[in-house]
Amino acid sequence: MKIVTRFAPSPTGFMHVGGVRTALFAWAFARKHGGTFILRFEDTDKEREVEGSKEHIIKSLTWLGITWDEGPDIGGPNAPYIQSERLQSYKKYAQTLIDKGYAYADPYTEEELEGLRKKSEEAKKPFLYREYRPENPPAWDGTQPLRLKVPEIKSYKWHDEVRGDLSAGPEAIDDFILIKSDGYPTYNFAHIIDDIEMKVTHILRGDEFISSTPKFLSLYEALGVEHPKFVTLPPIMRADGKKKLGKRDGAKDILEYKEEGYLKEAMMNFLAFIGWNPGGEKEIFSPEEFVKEFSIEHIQIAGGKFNEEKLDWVNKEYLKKLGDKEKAEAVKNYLEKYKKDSWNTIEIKEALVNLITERVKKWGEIKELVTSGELDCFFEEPILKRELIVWKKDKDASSAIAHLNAASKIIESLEEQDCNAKIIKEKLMVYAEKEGKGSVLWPLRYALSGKEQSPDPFALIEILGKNKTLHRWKKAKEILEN
RNA sequence: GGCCCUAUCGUCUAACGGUUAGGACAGUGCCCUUUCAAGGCGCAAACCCGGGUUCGAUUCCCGGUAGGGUCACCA
Repeated sequence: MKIVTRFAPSPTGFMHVGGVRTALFAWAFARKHGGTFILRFEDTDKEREVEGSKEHIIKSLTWLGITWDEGPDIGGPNAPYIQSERLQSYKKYAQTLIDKGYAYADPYTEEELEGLRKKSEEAKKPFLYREYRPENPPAWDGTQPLRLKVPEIKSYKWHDEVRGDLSAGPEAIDDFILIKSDGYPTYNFAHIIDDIEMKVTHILRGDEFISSTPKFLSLYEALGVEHPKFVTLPPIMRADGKKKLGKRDGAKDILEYKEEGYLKEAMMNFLAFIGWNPGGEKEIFSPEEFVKEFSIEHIQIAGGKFNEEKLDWVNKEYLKKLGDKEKAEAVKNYLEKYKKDSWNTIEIKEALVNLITERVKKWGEIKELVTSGELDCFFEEPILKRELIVWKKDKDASSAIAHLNAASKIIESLEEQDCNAKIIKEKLMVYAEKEGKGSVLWPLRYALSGKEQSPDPFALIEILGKNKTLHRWKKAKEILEN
């Protein structure tokens, strides 16, 4: 059997981690088994639809590298893949149900229904439409809602690939609406028809659908069709664990993470581990490895919280693995984006790229590096304070002057191509070991960075180069001598 | 409230009847070191409670508790 999965969002806004995770698992499952992954838009609620969100969703999935074999943008054997363009299909199935006696027009007004609902509530009983099912419903003319007449009122039992055997009592099924009075089908109806027509074999979705599964089951039964396999994914909870993560809880647009400089592989890796765990101790999985390892048996049952600190850690792991070219490009882009006006030259050597990469968890943090002034010394001359040039354990300035002189001689004697941190360190350390490391290295470093806390002097020298190094040391000496 | 689902360190999780309950993030300590970052090595930290079943339960069953989901002409 060829596996067919789908991701079927409604275009009502951006996608947050919850939706993306669902898409990711459905995608991974299809890819793992060489199956088909379908993207379908469920836009039957025209009121809630948000302009541009279809494109936004496509952009989000594309960023992560989630690709589909059939979809609204690329078509496929069961096109169209937008529900509002499939109304004929729903009408056809609706007619079949009417003919079979499994669907009827709902004659009540909304006010009447509201009244009935209230009555049930006051009686502390659940409201069930089927208890008020009209004896002789009018012929359906398309202006009233069309309801399913459940084939049989009974308890349903079904199997979920993740949760195992599930069941619900007869109060879980009711004559739900198939087609709204505006002519559009409800989700409950449309998604089932689409899944049948598109030959979906596995439905992966969140656990909020467990309670409506009996409804779906009764519809499959009325249609005389076997249902696909249900694969229920655990919910992603808010960081405080109190609720399912939703947009109003500050769940971010997945593309915001892109803006913040997270790597897409890291994002996928992180998302994969919310609700899935292969069992071993390996935590870093490339997209390829993830697809290879993915299996339904390892999907979690209980919900998990969204932990951005872990995401940062995962991202850092991917940052470390990046090639020199990718790192350089990213650093350059973000530096350009956040650079200070006062910086005159922005020359970015490989050593600086490495230094910056080492200090961020995600590229967006370059912004903080810039604002905090940590990078200033690379792009403008630092302002030195006399009392800070000398190491705190030294009594007077004489040793610092001597060290600056000695170090200047060493650097002067270096060939330009030998001006890298490793060689610089080798040369300077001979002197520093002899004279006392703190006493030597502190003034050298401070004179270059103007900061009490900064990278070590060897890296600074490499990044600044011979001329600037010697110039700044000379300046420091002048301050001390006056 | 009815129905349904869930329950291992603060967090994500491993364990599929017998383990000193393992790993990761976060926390903390030490080392490295001129300072910061990074890195290395440690430490601390969990089986929700109560009954069964069993020679033996974190694991299986039941009940409680807690949390979540769902009860729309939303998906």
